[in-house]
Parts: sequence; C-alpha cells; structure tokens
Amino acid sequence: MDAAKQDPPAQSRRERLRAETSAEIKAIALRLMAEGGPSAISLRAIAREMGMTAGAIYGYYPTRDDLVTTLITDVYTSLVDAVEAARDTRSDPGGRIIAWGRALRTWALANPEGFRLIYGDPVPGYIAPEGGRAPEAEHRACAGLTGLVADAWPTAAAGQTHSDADWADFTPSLAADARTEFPDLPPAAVALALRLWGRMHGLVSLEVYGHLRTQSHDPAKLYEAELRDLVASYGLTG
Amino acid sequence: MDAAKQDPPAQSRRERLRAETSAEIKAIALRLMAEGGPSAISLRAIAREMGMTAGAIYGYYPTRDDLVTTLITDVYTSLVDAVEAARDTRSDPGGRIIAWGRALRTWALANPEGFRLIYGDPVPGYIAPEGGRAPEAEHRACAGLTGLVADAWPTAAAGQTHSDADWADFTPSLAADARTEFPDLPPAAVALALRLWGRMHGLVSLEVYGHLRTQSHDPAKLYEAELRDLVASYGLTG
DNA sequence: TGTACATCAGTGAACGCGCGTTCACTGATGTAC
DNA sequence: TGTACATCAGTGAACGCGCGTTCACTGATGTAC
Repeated sequence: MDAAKQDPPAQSRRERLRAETSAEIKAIALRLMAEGGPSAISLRAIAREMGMTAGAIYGYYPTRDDLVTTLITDVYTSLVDAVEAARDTRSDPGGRIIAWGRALRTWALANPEGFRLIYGDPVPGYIAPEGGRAPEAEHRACAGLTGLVADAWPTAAAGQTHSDADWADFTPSLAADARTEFPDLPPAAVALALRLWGRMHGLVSLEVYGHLRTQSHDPAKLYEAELRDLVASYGLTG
Repeated sequence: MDAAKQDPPAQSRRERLRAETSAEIKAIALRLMAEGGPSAISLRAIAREMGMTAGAIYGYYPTRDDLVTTLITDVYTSLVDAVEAARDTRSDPGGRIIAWGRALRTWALANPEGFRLIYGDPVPGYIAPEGGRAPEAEHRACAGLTGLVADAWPTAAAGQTHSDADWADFTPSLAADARTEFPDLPPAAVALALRLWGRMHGLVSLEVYGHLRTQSHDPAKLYEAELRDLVASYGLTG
C-alpha cells in the first residue's frame, strides 16, 4: 500500500524507477477498484490512467492475475497491520479484543473495496495461484485473534459452552500452531476465536455491502454494543 | 425458482409457452451463476445454452440488468421462504430462532452462488434499479427476525445490554413497522434482532466464501455452538 | 571527457475474444370470416 | 372446412466496445574502454 521499500542500501536509478512504476501500478489498481469495484481492475484501464501502453504492464507483472494476487496480499497485510497496531495500544485483554474489533470495522469502512477484494467475490475471471500468500495473511489474522482469546482465557466463563470442541475440528496447521504457541489452551478457546471473528465479520460485512443502511442509521452503535457484549458475555476480561 | 405459475384459470398456448421460456431463461441464468459465479450471467451464454439467438432474450427481458434484478428478487424470496418455513416447524421461541438460523446456513450452503448474488458483490456492471424489489425481501427477512425476538422478549435478559438503543437509530420504515406490529417492544429488541442477523451472517458468509475452510474442518459445529449460545446468552427462550 | 556498445522501458499495432444491444426479416401460430 | 390476414417468437447479421496478451520496434539510459 505504501511507497516502494528499499531493502539494499544502494539502488541504481533504474531499479528505483522500476520499483516506483511497479508501486504506481498497484496504487492505481487500488484506486480503480475503489472507484469501480474489483471488476474495474484491468490492465488497459491502469495503463490508460498512467499514460502508458497496456503492453508495458507486462514488464512489471507477467499476467493480470499476478497483479491481482499481489494486490490481495498487500491489502490483507494492510488490514492485519491495522488491527494489530490498534490492539497494541491497549494492555488489558478485554480492551485489546475491543480495539482489534473496532479497528477491523474502521479499516473496512475506510477501504470498502479492499474488504470486498479480500472477503467478497474475487475479481471476475481471477484464479488464485497455488503459492498465493493470502492464506498466510489470513492465518496471521486468525492467530492474532487466538492470541487475544488466550490472553483473556484465564477469566473466561465460556469453557462449558464449547466443551465439545476438539483439536480435530481444525485444520492441522491451525491446530499445530495454536498448540505450539499456547500449550495450555484448550481447543474450545480456538473455536471461540473463530466465532469472535464471525461475529465481527458479520456486522462489518453487512455494513460494507450496504445491507445495514436500509435498516439502521447507526451501525457504529450496533457494532459497539456487539463488541462490548462479546467481551462481557464470555468474561474475556483477562 | 420454480416452474411457471398460472394465475388465470385459462391460459392460451402462447401465454404458456412464453411463461415457460421466461422461466427457463431464469433457470439457466441461475445454473450458469452456480457454475461460474455471478459474472457468468450473460445473455449470450444463456441464449447459447438454450439454443437460441442472443437477441431473442429481448423478447422476455428488456435488458440484462432487468433479468439480474428478477433473479435477485427470486433468489431472495427463496431464501426468506426457506427460513420462514423452518421457523414454523417449531413453536417455542428459542427453537424458532435456532431453526431460522440453521435454515439460513443450510440454504446458503445449498445455494452458495445465490448467497453471493444477494450479499456479495453485484454482477459486474449491474446497477440496481430504483424500484427494485430486493429491499422488500430484505425487509421481510429483518421483520421476521424482529418478530422472533419479540416472541422471546418477555424472558430476555438482554435489556440492559442495549439500554442505549433508540428508535431514531433505525430507518424510519423499519422503526414504524416494528412499532406497529409490536407496540410494546422496546428499540433494544430491534437492535438485538439486527445483531442476531449479524452473528448468523458472519459465520455463514465466512464459510460460503471459503474463509473457514482454511481454519476449521467442522464449521457446522462452530455454527451450532454460536446458535445455542446466542439464544442462551440473551435468555431468548420465550 | 568521449566514443561504441549493451541494456531495457515503453510503443503501437495487431490478434481473437465475448459482451449487450439493435434491427430488418422469416415463418409458424392463432384469429376472423 | 377453408381461406386471408394479423400476431409475434425467434433469426442472423451487424454495431461498437473493452478486454488480455503478443511482438517486432525505437529510443533513451547506463556501461566499458
């Protein structure tokens, strides 16, 4: 999302220009998507916007789908960065959960098309590549939530509600990661983390897709009540 | 979604054929969408599938967007019918809420592309018409949920959680409808109905869009726990 | 500092594609006498 | 039952569009001597 990164201390003029152009392509793709939805991402439109020829894009991305893959990864990373930064402004477990959730909504409303790109229909015709890095970011988000629940777990009153949760319910990688990072955490806590994710995602996605607009004037109030309630009802105050 | 309806007792041969073709167009459009996503809905593809000329479709729908609008309305109606039918198999308020929620997920998994059509990105290039009837169906769904909460409200323990809800928070039409149909219901109950909607929608849409698949092997269990918890924690047992 | 060569970013024209939509038409189905 | 006319569902060809992608090329930027 940001300007080009510069890993090596010295970078030739050509390398710098290349990186800049590459970043500009992404930036314009994101802007086009913000204006016209994911289906507005087309190499020709990007090139037009940049005053370039469509063919020139192929010097930077081998194919349209590669560009989209890069965008998805970037956008997801930006989301995860945002919620984690918000989380870290607090130190009490309950407050960290609320800050995380609040940042999710704030980010989504600020980047509605980014949210659609990640959680909604993929760009028409787009096929996710095998080695895509989006699942990685998604995993990072879930792991973050699990961590939040783990911190709050000592005081959680939700144990019995999930007494039937089992490690086998989860993807091997999720289960393995959770058990490595939080050896004492029961599977019920991971299940709760996924459910928290669902609760936050539900209201946010209804709002982003405009389904709340026809019902409520104050989705923020609704969401805040949900967050408060979510922490309180499970006793996730740490 | 079903075969052609026949309102007048007598219908000429021509009228019958017309209705059948019109229904076939919709059916094929839905199938194409189920196979290739919303962006696969194209008049040319439908015509190809029917062994017709693309132009012939214009004898039935004035424009592609009109067809899509019809589809959205149909699909939404089918969803609302499904959840209401499920709800009515039970008589206890808590059971009715759970049946409603369960049917939402069942329908969504059986009609994932329908779910995407309603709740996800609109078909690329589609612009919803002014007089569209989709908001109507959505309103019917919300009103149904509010009714469920109203039935269970007497025993609800959630009053204080929503003590700050206000009639002004809602769309005038939603507020007016709720107050007419349930004169004694506080605004907090309507807010709770919307939040229940969000909770159900969250897990279902994560699952439909494949975001749960990378985390959990048993989304049904997760969802059932959520439903149970949702009724129990608010004391919505009627 | 100056020349000769290599690199490489971007051009512009072309390809084949599928799309929504229009329109003059054909030919079968229905209606009136 | 038979003929003359009206209706109207569907044809087929055409329109202009934007798309992803390829490719031989030009001309500026960088490098080696």
